[in-house]
Amino acid sequence: MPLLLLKDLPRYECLLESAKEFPDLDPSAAEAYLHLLRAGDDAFGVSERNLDEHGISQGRFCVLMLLWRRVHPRAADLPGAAGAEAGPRTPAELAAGANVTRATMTGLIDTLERDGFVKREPDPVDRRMMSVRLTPKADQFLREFLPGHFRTTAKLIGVLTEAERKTLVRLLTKISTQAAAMVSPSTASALIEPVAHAV
Amino acid sequence: MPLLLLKDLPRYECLLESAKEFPDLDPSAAEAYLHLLRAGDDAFGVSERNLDEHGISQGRFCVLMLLWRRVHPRAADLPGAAGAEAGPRTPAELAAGANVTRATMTGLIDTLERDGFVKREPDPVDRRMMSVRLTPKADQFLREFLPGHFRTTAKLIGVLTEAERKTLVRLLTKISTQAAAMVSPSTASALIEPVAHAV
DNA sequence: GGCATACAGTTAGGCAGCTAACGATAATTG
DNA sequence: CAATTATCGTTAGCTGCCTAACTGTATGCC
Repeated sequence: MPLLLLKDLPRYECLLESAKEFPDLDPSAAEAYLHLLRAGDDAFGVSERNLDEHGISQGRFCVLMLLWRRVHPRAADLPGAAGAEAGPRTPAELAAGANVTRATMTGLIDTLERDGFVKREPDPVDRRMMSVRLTPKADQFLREFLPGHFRTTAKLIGVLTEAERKTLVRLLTKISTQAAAMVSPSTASALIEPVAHAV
Repeated sequence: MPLLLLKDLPRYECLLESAKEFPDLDPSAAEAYLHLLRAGDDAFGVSERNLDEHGISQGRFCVLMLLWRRVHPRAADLPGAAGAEAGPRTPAELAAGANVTRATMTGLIDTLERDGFVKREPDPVDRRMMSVRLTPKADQFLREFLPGHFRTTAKLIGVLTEAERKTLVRLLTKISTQAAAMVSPSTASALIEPVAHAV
């Protein structure tokens, strides 16, 4: 459970009362926001518990899955480009895929290599780069681990009907899109931003 | 952004194809699960960005809010008990409220005290305990910070209608409840568990 | 009353994020 | 071709999370 948060969310009446003191507080928005953080944390915790039992962390698992894509490319991953590379290979590509810095990826690869899950190899062409590859041990681990992981996920989401899942995905996508717009408003105004810099 | 995760979620067709290899993979469940983690992370990131600009971390903010409840108790917090204490006071209570270990809380209070936001005082009755209290500086900080924080939340959730918010909270609550049941199934079977141990 | 147990807070050590800076190498550009 | 610029991986040092073990204090049980 990585993100610490209030164990018990404030009740709606409490939010209503706080709104009297803080006019900027939108009770229904705050309620939805807090429930989102809590549910995300809960879901994360369920999967992390699964991973812990197998002695692997969320971060390491993420790296393994990115490399797994390379070993087992799906046709859907390569819609048009025929000879395109299937997945990330270098620490920099892995860092981009996992949304962490290169420095963090160095540490993750360090421990994964120490535990025998990946191997570093120097790139023969560009001598700045390294190639990271899964070992057979990692391949075997994933084949044993993933089914249970998928069952856990299915059990967690199993409380929702198919229609509810679609609705949930739709609403969450709206929020993610809005979050992206709030963090970097340049996404929509990519044509204007450079001008602003030029001026 | 605390929980690292795939930057780009796999597409639905890709999940469908993977399901051929892994029968335990429920594509719609996996899709909903991944979107939940991503949206939770996105929402978390938006608020964390807000906090960072004010030089305070999510964990510290959580502690301040727990202590704030004590300074400004709401009537809704005290439904029946008249003279009951309003909020957490000791490091152990704060740790329970923030869902972290006591050791972690020690570190958080250390830095908060160093920065002048809280003060430790020994408990006059039970000499094992400490009392943690907000300083006027923290009170002023929160009064200045919270309105912006609430506006950010309202803007993020603003993409949803009131009806959508209600739906979202309902679905997320279902998932959180299921997660709790999966992590500690003893909640419902507290009478059976001890027997199992006795045998 | 004396001793085992339980509990509060801290400390020590590990992992996983981050930023900033570095050396080595490649690419660009005058 | 030479020099600047950019990129790759790594290192060092920070924060914040964890577990395990420790000290001091209260409590419970003969």
